[in-house]
Amino acid sequence: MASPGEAPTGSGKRRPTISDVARAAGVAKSAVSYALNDKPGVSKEKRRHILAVAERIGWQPSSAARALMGTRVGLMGLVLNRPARLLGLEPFYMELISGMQEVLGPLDIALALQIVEAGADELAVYRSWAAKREVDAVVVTDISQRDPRLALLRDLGLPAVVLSPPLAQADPTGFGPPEQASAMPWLWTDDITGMRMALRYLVALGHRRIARVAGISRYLHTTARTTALRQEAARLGLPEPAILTTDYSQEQGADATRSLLIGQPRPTAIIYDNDVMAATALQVARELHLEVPRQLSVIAWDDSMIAHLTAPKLTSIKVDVHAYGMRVASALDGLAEGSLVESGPFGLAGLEVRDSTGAAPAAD
Amino acid sequence: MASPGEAPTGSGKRRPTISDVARAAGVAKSAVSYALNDKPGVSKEKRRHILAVAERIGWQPSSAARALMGTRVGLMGLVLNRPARLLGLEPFYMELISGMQEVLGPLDIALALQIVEAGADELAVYRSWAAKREVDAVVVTDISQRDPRLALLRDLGLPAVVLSPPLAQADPTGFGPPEQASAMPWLWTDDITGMRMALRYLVALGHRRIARVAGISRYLHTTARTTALRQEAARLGLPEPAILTTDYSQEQGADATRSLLIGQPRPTAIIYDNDVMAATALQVARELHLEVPRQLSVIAWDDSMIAHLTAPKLTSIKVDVHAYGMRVASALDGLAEGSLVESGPFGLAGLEVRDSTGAAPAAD
DNA sequence: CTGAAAGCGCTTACAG
DNA sequence: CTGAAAGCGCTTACAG
Repeated sequence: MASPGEAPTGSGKRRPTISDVARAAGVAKSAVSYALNDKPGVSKEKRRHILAVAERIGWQPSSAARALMGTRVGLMGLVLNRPARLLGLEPFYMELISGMQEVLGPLDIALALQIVEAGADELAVYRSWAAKREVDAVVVTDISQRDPRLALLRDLGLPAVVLSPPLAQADPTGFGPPEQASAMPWLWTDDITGMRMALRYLVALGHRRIARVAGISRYLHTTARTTALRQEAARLGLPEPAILTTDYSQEQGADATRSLLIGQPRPTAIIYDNDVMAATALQVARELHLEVPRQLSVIAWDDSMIAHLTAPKLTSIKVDVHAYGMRVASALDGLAEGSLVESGPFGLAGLEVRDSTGAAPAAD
Repeated sequence: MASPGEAPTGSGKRRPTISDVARAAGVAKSAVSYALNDKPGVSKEKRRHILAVAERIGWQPSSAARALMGTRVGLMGLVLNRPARLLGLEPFYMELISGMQEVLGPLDIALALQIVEAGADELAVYRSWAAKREVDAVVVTDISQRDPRLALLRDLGLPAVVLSPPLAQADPTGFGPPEQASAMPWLWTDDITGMRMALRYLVALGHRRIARVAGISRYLHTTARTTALRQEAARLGLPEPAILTTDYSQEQGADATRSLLIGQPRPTAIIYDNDVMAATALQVARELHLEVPRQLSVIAWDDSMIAHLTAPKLTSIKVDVHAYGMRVASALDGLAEGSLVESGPFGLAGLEVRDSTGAAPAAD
């Protein structure tokens, strides 16, 4: 047993290279390379033999050498630009990442994760990654109008999966989702269906004054949800819904809830953009002596485990984030392979009904 | 504006190499390399000139070429081996990662994150990373007795930061924390203090029958907390505390709570190993018509935002995970630099008192 | 202090 | 199908 204070030595054994494989197999280096990469130029038996020898002597590809040749690196990039304290509680990203890993892991691809404090830092990370060929592709989230990252990534030639709804209106981003497969496909969850289901459910329960506490307003997915709410409310003949925007935090969620609940006329139901703010809303309601769901119905979004931890448990719009992550990973892999990938919505949102929603109060 | 269906081309411009810098600066390639790496062999003015030229023509190091030379790669590895659905809610890892990034980001070091389903997969990842020189160092969490990962990492010569208390007893792991700085330092949060504070606080409130719902029993940090509880309970003259172990999930947390609360004698206070299970305990108490804190006091661990979302809000043992992450990152950077790093405890645990704890019920 | 040269491990035309 | 050779971008002895 090595004495604990001793630095690991790397065992001293040199790792085998393709030259070693070639020597052991009695063939040329190039034959080994062809065999290992499944390229023409070697006979079936020779290929099998080479593979067996490589396996036997424990050859592993040098990702450094491969990267130098401009081939795939085996790393996908993800930059997160939300404050750490918000990320800590938003289960969304961890679930997205774990879904991605379910696909990337078996492919022996790791995720390079960077958390930054400012938009400029994020651009710098992309520049550096592109210049150093450090990742094969990246995934970009929280897209806003004319998002500068999209232009940069295009200019850098860094393949990217854009996680955002396309914004049905006349594509104000200028980089809107391509109709055909591209090296910068857009993928998004079906927020419109989620919003519609929530609204129709509330209306079926007799609610008419319905408000929304939204996330960061400049994100396209926030806009998409807002538009869906307005359109569906109009279609159902409801009064224009009050919509307040926040930064997704507990604090701003509580403030928005308070200002809605002390306003006139008071809404009988509020739809939130995440579970955290909806959970906080329950506390604000208690503080104002409003019973949930008797006097106020609350609908959350994401359906993370938080929705189960509150009292009452939260009715929540549900998205299968894990499966979404798997889809994103496949797209990344396709891009890294040099393929073009189709844009499109992902999955179906559902409504998970629990105890925070009920019939509208009689005295409307 | 490029047509959206068009693949990015990489702009066609070749990125500048040190040869380009050498030509532009009118010096030899080696001079450029020395200047860029702060090594002797160039005069002060020449060094400055070279740096300026490199900057001007936009030179960026090729991490691939550097990795090929055996120098630092600029990637640290983190493998997570807990089920995805648990990771999604445990804010611990996201906060740890964000703390690490606060240090690694400015150093231009990314985190390679892998989520695996089985211990064998985790070992395979380390083998592959070591063989391919893909990361500079790794961080290992959730250490158990005679953890096979520690032996493997040592054999692979992969520098590692071990996140675990050392287990005061005669080091049954065989790889226990070295007394001096090493290439495999142990870092741990001060769980003993946290446990002691919680227990003393409960005793001050008049509690004597105190139970604990622990996490996974084979982890050393679980053992450390259990030992701290037993010792402190004995010191305070309390009856032997009941201790149930779980997998940290809501389900098992609820089951353990139920079995404690329907047992005889019923504990008047329970200490949980994370916030999630403590939050679930509130629901179980409600289900059994027990009022918190009047009839049952609940203490959580981690003090994540979940502790604020419940009703009543949770009293929680607090650890500054973000700062812990920063410390871990510094250790990783030191190891990657080839330095040996000191083992030791990190920070001070505290007790964040909220509404889930109160005086012990009179009818004891 | 400088400059020419070899080499890290791999891939890929190229001539046989 | 095979084998010798050049080259990816960098680092590092080595002789001047």
